[in-house]
Amino acid sequence: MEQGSSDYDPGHQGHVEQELATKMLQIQSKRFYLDVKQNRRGRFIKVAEIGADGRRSQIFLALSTAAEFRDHLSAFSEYYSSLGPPNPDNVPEDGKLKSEMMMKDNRRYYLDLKENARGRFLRVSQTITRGGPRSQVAIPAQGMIEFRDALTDLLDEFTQDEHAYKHDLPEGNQMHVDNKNFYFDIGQNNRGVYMRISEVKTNFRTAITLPEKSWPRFRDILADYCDKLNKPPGSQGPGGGQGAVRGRARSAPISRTSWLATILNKIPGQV
DNA sequence: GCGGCAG
Repeated sequence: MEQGSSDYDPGHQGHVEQELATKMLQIQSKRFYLDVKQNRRGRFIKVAEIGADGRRSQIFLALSTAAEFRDHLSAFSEYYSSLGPPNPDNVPEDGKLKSEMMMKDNRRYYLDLKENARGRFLRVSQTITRGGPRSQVAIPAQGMIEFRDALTDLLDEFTQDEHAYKHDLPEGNQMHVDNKNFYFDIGQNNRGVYMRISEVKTNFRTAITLPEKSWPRFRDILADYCDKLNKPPGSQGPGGGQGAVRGRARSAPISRTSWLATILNKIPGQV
């Protein structure tokens, strides 16, 4: 909503970046936007600061880093509230009252509680290489708790289901038929749970992806065909269909291709 | 009604 269309990639594959949640905080003269976003590489949090003059700066945090940051915020605000009033006679070195550092992959985050003529604030800066480009935001110290609470809300919402799934997903499966293997793999993405069925031969591989909600219909269609092939037309009871070969010969018009086409046409959409 | 140099 702030910078709108740069997140949108109309010519290509639609949304490159999705916004999953957002919170806005007004802290003194500044506004902060905490956004949970997602792109093809995963989820992350964007913290954007908008100054009173409209200047904006932003940093990005992996969810794990955001959780670490949240914990540091508690410690920083605790320390801050234990502080006496600023003493002009006793200025700390470089104005740094307390510092922490976080690392994630090749990113470094420096957290400094600092103080200047305007007051105390937490500076959060992000760099990749030492001395290289950096981006940073500065949170007025009085707002650290509010900031931490907003971050906690977002993390509670988006880290718990990260852990919740995976364990619930069923195991994959496989079977061997004649000279081919079939693999049943269960996966999950932002659009839900799916099953990928791969047919694998020595120099051939193909697969279809079935959204979870379509499984019952696939099952019913397959079950239907199993019944049809095992029951010669005219015999009603379950006892009549012992010979699959005879059954197939008699119930004529199910060719292999129409069988496949029937199933494929029922796939509502790709996951 | 701000406004924040540096590992």
